[in-house]
Amino acid sequence: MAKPARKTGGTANASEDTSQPKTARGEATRKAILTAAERVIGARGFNDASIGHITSEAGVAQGTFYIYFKSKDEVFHELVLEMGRLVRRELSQATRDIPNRLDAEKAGLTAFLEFVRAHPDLYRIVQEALFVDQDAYNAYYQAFSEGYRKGLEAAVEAGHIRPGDADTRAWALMGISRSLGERLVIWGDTTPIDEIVATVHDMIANGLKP
Amino acid sequence: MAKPARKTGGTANASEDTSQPKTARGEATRKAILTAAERVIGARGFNDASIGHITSEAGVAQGTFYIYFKSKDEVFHELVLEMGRLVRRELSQATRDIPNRLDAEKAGLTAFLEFVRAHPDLYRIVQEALFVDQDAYNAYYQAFSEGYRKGLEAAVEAGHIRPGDADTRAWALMGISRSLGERLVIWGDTTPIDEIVATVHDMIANGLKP
DNA sequence: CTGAAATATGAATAGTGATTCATGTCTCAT
DNA sequence: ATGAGACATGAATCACTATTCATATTTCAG
Repeated sequence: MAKPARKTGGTANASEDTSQPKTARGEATRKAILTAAERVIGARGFNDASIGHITSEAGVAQGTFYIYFKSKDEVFHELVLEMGRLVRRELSQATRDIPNRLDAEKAGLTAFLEFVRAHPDLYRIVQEALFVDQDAYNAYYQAFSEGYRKGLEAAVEAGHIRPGDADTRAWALMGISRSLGERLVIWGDTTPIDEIVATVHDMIANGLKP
Repeated sequence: MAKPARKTGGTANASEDTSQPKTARGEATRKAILTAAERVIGARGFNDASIGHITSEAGVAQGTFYIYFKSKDEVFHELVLEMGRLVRRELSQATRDIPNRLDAEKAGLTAFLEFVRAHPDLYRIVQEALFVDQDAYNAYYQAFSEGYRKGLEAAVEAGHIRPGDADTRAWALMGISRSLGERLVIWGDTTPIDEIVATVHDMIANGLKP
């Protein structure tokens, strides 16, 4: 079948029923396939990345793929979830112990950009999720915007920042991160991350007014 | 052929050699196909939008498509270019006659968000171009970031805004626009555009400091 | 050791959809 | 009016690839 049933568009959430490996060998193979999928899909995009490409990159036969994943869509889904988990962990570590919101903003941006530079394939995959697996895409950004909004609301309460609609601000700040991440990954920008962050943080903290 | 030769990845720029219509009838048909493609591709994504879907939406036979476009990739390419032209025109009109950069920023953001809300399909298409037609994607954002950067550099010269790396700022500001546009189009946000702009402009102009 | 479960293989199946083409029908300059 | 393009049609082609399956091979608990 060249085009399997589409994912349900709504909020339905397929169970995580991929048969989990029961053996060390299986574990290793599954991870190899996942890593290969990350590289191949990240580089060629979802549609040009065939199962054959992925399994060949992983060094296994084509059929092996279906021992660990129910479909091509499923690996993709899992890669998006993985990116979400990794980024969230990275950010919460980076901003843990930073009580002031503006400082946390700075540290978070730095961590995000560093992560993105280290994982360009995952970055692209998340962006492509909008067209391949919108549920995963939504979940990814919903989690972020929600967390962001709460953080900003708390910061306003605490008097760390001036008042203003937290949701809109959250999206604006996410947009800054994404855009600068894209400049690194897609455009090969080589500006040192510290410099980028300094410029942006100055703008976020002080605005553009002379 | 299910999968035609890929676009050259580099900077190569295919000539605009689609046979232009020579008749009023042809002109109308071509436009009908282009409009249908915008709707169908915008709604279903490039890969799920078949030529059959597009021609059926346009009310013509499948073969007619190839009288006006060399390939599916080509319509897509043209749609991305169209979006670029339209947005640039919109923005330059909206900011013409606004001498102060910060005011122009505000007017530009408003115009952009209004445009995006009015053309959700084109918005999605530009985003998908990253995975379908990277050359077009690059051209689109290069044009924007360049213009933005120059504007910011001039504004710093003129003392309208505080000093800071113009390129990084340009990407950050573009990111804000994109992100808020996405919230409208993808997430169905219904916040009045004026309110969004007020919040964001306050942040851009004054920053977040208390 | 041993056999049942787990893992691996790669050829075969089959859905799909972009593109072509042989065959009409319309348009408009002369 | 009229014929040479221009335009339109839609069935047929055919390359592509996701998924399945019958058949090994490997692992490991007992």
